[in-house]
Amino acid sequence: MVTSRDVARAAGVSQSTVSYVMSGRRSISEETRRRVLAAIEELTYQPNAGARALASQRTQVIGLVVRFRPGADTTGLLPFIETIAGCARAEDHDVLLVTADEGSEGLTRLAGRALCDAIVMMDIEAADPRIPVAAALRVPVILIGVPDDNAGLHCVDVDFAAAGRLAVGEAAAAGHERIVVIGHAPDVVTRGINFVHRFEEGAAEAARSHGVALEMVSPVEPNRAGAEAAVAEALHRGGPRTGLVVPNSPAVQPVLQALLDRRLVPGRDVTLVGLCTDAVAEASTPAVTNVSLEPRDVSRRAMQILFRLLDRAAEPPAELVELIPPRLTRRETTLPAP
Amino acid sequence: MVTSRDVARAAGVSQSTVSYVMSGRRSISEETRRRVLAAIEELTYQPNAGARALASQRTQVIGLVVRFRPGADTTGLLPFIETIAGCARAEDHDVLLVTADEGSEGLTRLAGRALCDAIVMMDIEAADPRIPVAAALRVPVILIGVPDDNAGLHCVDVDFAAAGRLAVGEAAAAGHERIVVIGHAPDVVTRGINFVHRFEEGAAEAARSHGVALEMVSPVEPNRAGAEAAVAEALHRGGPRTGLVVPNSPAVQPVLQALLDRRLVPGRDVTLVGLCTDAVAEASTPAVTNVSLEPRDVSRRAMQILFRLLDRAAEPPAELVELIPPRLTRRETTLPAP
DNA sequence: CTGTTAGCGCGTTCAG
DNA sequence: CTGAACGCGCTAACAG
Repeated sequence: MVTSRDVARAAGVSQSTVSYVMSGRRSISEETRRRVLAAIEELTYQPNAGARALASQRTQVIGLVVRFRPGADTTGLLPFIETIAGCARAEDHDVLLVTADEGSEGLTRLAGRALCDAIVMMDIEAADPRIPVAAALRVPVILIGVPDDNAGLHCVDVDFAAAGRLAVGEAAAAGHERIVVIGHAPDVVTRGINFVHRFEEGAAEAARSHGVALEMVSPVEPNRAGAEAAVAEALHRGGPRTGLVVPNSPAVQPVLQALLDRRLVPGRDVTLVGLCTDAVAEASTPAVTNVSLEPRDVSRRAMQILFRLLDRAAEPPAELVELIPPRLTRRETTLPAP
Repeated sequence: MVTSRDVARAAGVSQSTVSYVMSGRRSISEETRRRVLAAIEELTYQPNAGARALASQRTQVIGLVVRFRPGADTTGLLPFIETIAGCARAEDHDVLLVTADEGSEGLTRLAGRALCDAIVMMDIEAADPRIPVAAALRVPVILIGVPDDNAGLHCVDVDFAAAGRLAVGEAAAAGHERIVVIGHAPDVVTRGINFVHRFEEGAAEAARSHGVALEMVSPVEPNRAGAEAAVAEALHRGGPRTGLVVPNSPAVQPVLQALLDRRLVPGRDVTLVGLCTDAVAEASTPAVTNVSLEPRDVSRRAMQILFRLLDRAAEPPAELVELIPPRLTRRETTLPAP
């Protein structure tokens, strides 16, 4: 292992000078600076992370707590992880992965052992028992998702109420006087994720202001059978001129299929608005009008806030809860306006 | 922050005794041992990771290098990550995530900065430029995937040749005298992933030994249009009594749909064998006869080997390349034997 | 502008 | 069986 002392020797300076050249925390003459950098290059020196962490009290590591839901909608997880890792690297930080099945213990370990400088937590439940633990840690924490009580922690999430308003507004504008929301998956509902309720509130508000009837079929298993049953129920209740809103991303495709099976072509006979990523919306035939969740925007904003919290100079954002506005994209499953 | 000195003071022993109680590297009287453990509990002491790494030259961290393929078959990635994280925690290690777009630089950083004790690399290409770099690192590396030249590194992967033999064998046993492989995705082919070739060799071998004709439609985009085109091509060439083998996991569902669109029911009119996880195979209607990739088994084995390499006492496995046998599960898309 | 020095918290050798 | 003392490699305060 090559140390900063080796570099110092090679450059004919003291070890601390090497340190200062790397950190730039004090001015160095151009001449010595070049010699040190040359020696670093020559010896391919890299600072020892443990020693640096011990001396500086900073690990340059972000802890990321993720839930690998068993068999469920894990597809949506990767864009988050990817974006978080990218943002971390952009600030010369690394990402330490902790699975949520460790529970609060994972959090106390991350902070207690000084494994990381800050923590990102995903999959926040309404009454998440980890929240009070997270709030008591000596490192900043940011939540992706909004619990009932954020205990003073910063949160970022999609504005699901706005998503509900957008989706129902789109169906109403297409002339539907009756709109059915084909609801979330059973595990999401039972786990008590807040966005279910927030979406429904937004949907209800839009229905009121547009003067249309709103019904709900929930929960819905995101598979063929579940979608088939839900569509049957929705059409039974509302008749063929019903507009459908599907806030359950993996159910979008099966619902589409169930409609086609009944010779109902979305965009010709019925309006279908999905709550899903643009990629999912574009992948199906016909392409689904969707309200996008923008996981990358959410993650990016979360990391921005996190690094702001890590920067002792910068002021942290005043608002604890930030809701990212979703975006509606009209594709082929919206009925032409009447 | 509470240190081991604080614990020592509270327990009325020296700091080194605390260290020995924790590591168990020398015998401690039951009495002092209890006092120390009580103090640890009392103060909720946790060892500082940086200090420990510095003193012990071990970080208790596994570096994991993953590729987030843009938009492609990322679903399959999570079981790997999940299993690797789980295995690491079972040995009191954590996982540091590095994205493959950092290339070789990510590897040298992991090792050079002493960020981890060992590295797992996924998505290995046939002529992966990172292999020689990885082989020169001062930490053990295990590859999930097999490159053309492993440069002395341990590799674990599914036995894709066996998978090819199983899949074609199944279709042949169902009475098909003509079998078409609906091939891999374009990006997989162009990226030069070894398993494409290995699968095809196994398929060819089984075709020979069963005396059936084998053809290939490749590459195939894993979406509706790609599957439709591929099925058209396959049936055009081979006629309706063609058996289909789909080694491209995300294409299985679209191919199934394309067949149904033509009123060809797999299991009644034609045999369809997919190369995909059991979850994917069971999710579709009808459930697809599949050769399972068992990502969890592969990951688990990789971690076993990695910890063996980290254990200076243990002998590393003699075989550098380990191929995990896949498993065929007959479901509803196999024609009854003639 | 640079060198010297004192820790950071823990693992481990050496005395006892 | 236990304690004192040293050093891991680096940062940062202090001294010139």
